[in-house]
Amino acid sequence: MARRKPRPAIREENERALIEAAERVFADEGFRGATTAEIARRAGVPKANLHYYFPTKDKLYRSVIERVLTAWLAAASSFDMSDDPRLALTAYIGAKMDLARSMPLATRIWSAEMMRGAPMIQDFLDTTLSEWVRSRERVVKGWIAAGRLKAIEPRFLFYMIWATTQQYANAAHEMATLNGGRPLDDKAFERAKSETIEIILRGVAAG
Amino acid sequence: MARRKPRPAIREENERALIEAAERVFADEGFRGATTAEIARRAGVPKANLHYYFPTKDKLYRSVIERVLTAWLAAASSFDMSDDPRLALTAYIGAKMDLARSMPLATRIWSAEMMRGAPMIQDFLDTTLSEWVRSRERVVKGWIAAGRLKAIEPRFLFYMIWATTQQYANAAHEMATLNGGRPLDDKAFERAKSETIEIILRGVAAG
DNA sequence: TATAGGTTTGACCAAATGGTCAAATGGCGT
DNA sequence: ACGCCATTTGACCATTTGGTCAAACCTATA
Repeated sequence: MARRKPRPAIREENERALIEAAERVFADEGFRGATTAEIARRAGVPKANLHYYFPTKDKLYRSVIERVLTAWLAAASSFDMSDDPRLALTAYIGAKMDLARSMPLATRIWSAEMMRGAPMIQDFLDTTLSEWVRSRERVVKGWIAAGRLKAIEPRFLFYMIWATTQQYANAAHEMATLNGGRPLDDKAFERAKSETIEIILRGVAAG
Repeated sequence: MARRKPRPAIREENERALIEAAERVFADEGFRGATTAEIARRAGVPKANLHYYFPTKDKLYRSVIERVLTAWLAAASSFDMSDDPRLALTAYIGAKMDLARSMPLATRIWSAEMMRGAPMIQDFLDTTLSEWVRSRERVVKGWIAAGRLKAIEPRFLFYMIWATTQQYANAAHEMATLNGGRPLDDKAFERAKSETIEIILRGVAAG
């Protein structure tokens, strides 16, 4: 049978440009507020071309979400870098902070998706996320049993970590306003990271 | 000049019903995703009637936001209930947690507004919020100088408090999924509240 | 150089949406 | 009882939006 001849270079470049533009627009306007016309304009292609690569707005959105999901999983894995709660939490919180800093748009889309009830990624919540949480709850409970952490409900700790780290993407504009109109510079961000880690570590440490 | 005869009872009831319906729809669909037709339907009035009371979708949204703003200020005032950092923070975090619990829809709208860059309430950020933060930063720095708190940057503490408390509204669906599909019951919520307070207090306490 | 088939694009469409309008309705003060 | 005027509502409109389509445009390969 005749071999298909997609042009990988062209496809990849166009899809990349479209997803990048889509991230901006979805982050700024929300799913419903984002228009395919605006995304195409920002990507520098006609709208019909966008629909050639992503038949529906839905599929484009899913592609954006998949990128975040990959990044989420990567950050999550840093929780397992150590058996010591101080090191594990330091690595995990740090990774989440860095994620919010390096992918603020994707992080905001992620948060917005959760706020809307996760209509597109319910299956992720039901499977991967549920399992990750159950498993790490056991780890945290082990630390508690070993007298290394206070007797807290692990889930509430995760909620605090998720919320606080994502805040640095979600509320970047608010933070900039409170910072004299300028976004947090790298030094301030690093300080935020280390103080966040320190507060949480002290908050949950046994003793 | 002829006296106007608005019917307060009718107006109040209709505006209340419309704002309540608007809260639901704005929270679930976002500003752009919410349709005046859907809001009117949920409020049980024809769409034209909605536009009689709120000429534009924008004005309706603003009315919703004003409700949240009032609630935000009320919770903020509980920060000032004591000169003791433990009591002040306990009251403030508790008030914010209760706000997220009692007004989850409004809280989500508030968070979404911030995430979109606060297009409707930039003036609130520039004035009231900026002043509140500046003033309470001074209070926190006073506590630090008095040796009652660790030397933290007050702003990062506020961000953590805002993020963590709002999480209980923003991520209610995610939490329910991780809780076997059922929302947090009152007992679990109270535990989340007290553990959140405890972690943060231990995290920032001097010593 | 001919051509298959991947890619580009302007024109187009049906549905949805925010908002308008004028006619109808009804309750309060005289 | 009556009229003023706040309120109600169905019909309507212009614009926006996601998506379609067919013709045009490459470019690798035979």
